[in-house]
Amino acid sequence: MVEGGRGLREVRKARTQRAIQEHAMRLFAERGYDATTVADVAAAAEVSSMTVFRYFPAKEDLVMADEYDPVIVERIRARPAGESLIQGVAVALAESAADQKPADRAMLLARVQLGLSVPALRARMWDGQYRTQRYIVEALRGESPDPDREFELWVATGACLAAATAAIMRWAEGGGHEDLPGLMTAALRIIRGSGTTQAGSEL
Amino acid sequence: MVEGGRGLREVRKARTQRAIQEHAMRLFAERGYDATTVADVAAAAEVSSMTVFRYFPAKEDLVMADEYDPVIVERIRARPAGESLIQGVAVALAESAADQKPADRAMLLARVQLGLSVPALRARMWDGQYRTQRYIVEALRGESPDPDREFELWVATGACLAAATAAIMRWAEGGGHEDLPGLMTAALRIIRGSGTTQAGSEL
DNA sequence: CTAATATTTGGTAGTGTCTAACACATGGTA
DNA sequence: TACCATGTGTTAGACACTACCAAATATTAG
Repeated sequence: MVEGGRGLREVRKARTQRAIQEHAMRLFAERGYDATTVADVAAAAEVSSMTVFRYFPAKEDLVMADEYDPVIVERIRARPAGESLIQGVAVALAESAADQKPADRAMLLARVQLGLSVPALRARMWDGQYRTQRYIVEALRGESPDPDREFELWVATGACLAAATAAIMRWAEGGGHEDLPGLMTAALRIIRGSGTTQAGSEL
Repeated sequence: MVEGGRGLREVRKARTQRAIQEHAMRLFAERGYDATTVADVAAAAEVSSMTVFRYFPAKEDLVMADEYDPVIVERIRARPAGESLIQGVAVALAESAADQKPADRAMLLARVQLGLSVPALRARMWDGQYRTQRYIVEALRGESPDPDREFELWVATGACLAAATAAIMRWAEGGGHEDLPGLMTAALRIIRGSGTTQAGSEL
């Protein structure tokens, strides 16, 4: 019972999952998301529809599959102690974006561009953002069941994630040509108080 | 062709729509969202399934139906000129919550509580929040096609809405017994910089 | 090496959401 | 009353997704 995760089964499973997702993304790009059925994806990957649903519980999961959450939490934990909560989360998010490998960033671009155009995917994308937020809050909460502290965590992470999302959206709308970490830093500076443009009355 | 909107048809349409939504909310509360089919709702409201889909394009729309967007924009426009963008949006959101009628607030509570427990509704709820954000941005953008200004709008409204959402979620989790406008004000004060608790290293 | 076991996959049948095309009935109008 | 617009129902159907059972394949034990 070696089970170092190196069994032939594990290898095949990973390969099958990869194949399904890659064929799915290709077909979605070629024919569009709604015009591509799960059966199409299954046929392209040479498996049955059932197998697709086994690996991806919903069709939207073929596009949305994040693994950045732990990375982000690590970076938040590594921030200096005297720093404000918002500042820490903000910098951690910007750093995570800056460290992204080109391939990952290309995948992010494809995901966001698809998500912005297909309503079903867009809703799922927001829910993924909420999952990230909950993950961060739970990680930073620790053992202290202080409701006020937890509320502060929710607010700060929510605001920072919203700012980061605004940056990602603008970046994706520009075809991914702009500087993503720069946009995120700019966004996070705006909520840090430097952005003081006027709100109403001007039109 | 009087058409003051007072035709017998308009009246019946409004009444039908109301009846469908009320029966839907009642059934969802009684049996649960997933355990209630659209056919059940149609039968309860004494219409056909088709008619339900005519009024509510998706099952989730039976729960999520917002009309606060114009109210919020009005309040943002009414803010004084020298105020910062975030401050203006924040205060406008808190004011809107404070002015809510009891019936509306009860409906909001039911919606959010349902949304927090049913994944499909939750995703739709986030997308509704995005719609609100887009509505605000487009309203404040005016005629000026300045990309940087627009980016600032997206970031500020996103952060404020995230803060307001955190307040609403805590309020709903507490059964609606806490002071919602107070929670929103507290949340918005946190992102305004007063909340300066430390982030990492403490555990 | 062989047999027992566990896991992955496929097939079938079904439920439920949602759409499209058509016919019917009813309210508004001349 | 005759004509037109509009709301509604029926039917048929595509598609996402699930439950149940059978077959194939990998792993493990003897």
